[in-house]
Amino acid sequence: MKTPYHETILEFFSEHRRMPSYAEIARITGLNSKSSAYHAANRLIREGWLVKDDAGKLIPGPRTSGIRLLGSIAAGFPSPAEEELADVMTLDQLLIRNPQATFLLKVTGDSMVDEGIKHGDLVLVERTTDIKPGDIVVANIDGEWTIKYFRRRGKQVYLEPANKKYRTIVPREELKIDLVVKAVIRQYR
Amino acid sequence: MKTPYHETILEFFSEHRRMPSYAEIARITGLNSKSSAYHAANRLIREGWLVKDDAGKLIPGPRTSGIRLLGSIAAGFPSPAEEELADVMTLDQLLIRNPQATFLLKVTGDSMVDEGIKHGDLVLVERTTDIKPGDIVVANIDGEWTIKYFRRRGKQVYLEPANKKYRTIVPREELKIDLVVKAVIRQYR
DNA sequence: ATGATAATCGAACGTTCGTTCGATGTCAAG
DNA sequence: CTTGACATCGAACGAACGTTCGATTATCAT
Repeated sequence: MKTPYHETILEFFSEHRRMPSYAEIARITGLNSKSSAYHAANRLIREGWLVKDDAGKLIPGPRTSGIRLLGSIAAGFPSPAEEELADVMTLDQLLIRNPQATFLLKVTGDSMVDEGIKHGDLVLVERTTDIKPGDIVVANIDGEWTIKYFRRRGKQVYLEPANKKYRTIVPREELKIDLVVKAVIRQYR
Repeated sequence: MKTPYHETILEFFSEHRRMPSYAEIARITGLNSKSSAYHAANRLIREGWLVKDDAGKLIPGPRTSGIRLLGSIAAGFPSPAEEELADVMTLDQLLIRNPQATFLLKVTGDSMVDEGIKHGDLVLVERTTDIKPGDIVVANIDGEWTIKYFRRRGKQVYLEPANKKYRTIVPREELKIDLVVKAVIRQYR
């Protein structure tokens, strides 16, 4: 067989956002019977590519479906052979708590470069009322959208950039902020 | 009802990594019959929370399951009401091409700060043989793991940090690099 | 109160599901 | 060649599936 079954099956999963039934596994793998697909799937379960949940339904196994979260670079680095107990999870699981209130925005400008947020970066933004001083927020200040630190001195709140070229912004009108930056993502390739 | 059905259902999805059957929907929502669950699901489909794929199976709909990828900050910002045609996708779909060869590493040290990669950041690393000059790579150089630019002058390859405090590294022995940084992720809350 | 509209229920249907079984085919080791 | 381990197949099973139906109950503006 050209491509091992697990690749075909997991490709189906990422395309359809669900696992195939055994009939579908047979179809996409070229097997001619459900029971062949059934046995093939059991092999993949033994190998860790798939697992069955409490209800007996197939779901992606520990070898797939997520990212292996490994140790730090300086602390050493597991070899490809010894991929072991490493935490496996989805990036979404890692970064997103409230999917419905979460957005991805592209940053324009360099007002946060000293914080490591550069022009073109993506920021993962969550709509929430729980904004604390020190948070990085996306705010509509005097009719324009900006990304800044949220600061407070006494009763006065203001927005501070992470770039000496820019000035702190003290809002003249009321300041309504409900977007907090939960993560920054920069893609290289 | 306390929580709307779609929240309950999508919570099931993120916990179990699959959509519930109608019997399961009935159970987790408190409905007493499959057909109630069936009708409820159809309402959610009408509202965009769920969709059925070609095979009639439920999958998360455009209102959920992913992140709305919106325009740039400076270019304006859609209000919560007008969440429309925005691209919806999973962070994994956005960032990961080859799941099996992809890792997440925590960066220690500040040798890439000028590139906006700070101590404690997570780097999404893919194992590949296709390394080009200019890429940011994770390399084992003389027995130690580091993250640097991959450069080439003539036949000589070397590793360059993004921090003036550090020096360019010219490997004394052979340099085997197969880990390229595909993205940087920094979490704030 | 009244009627319209929508939500829920329980029963029933044909279909598909996961699973088991026995037969057949394939291949390498003895 | 024989043996055994394993992959594949087709048929069969009951269970669970998605869906439809008609009746009952809740919701709400009139």
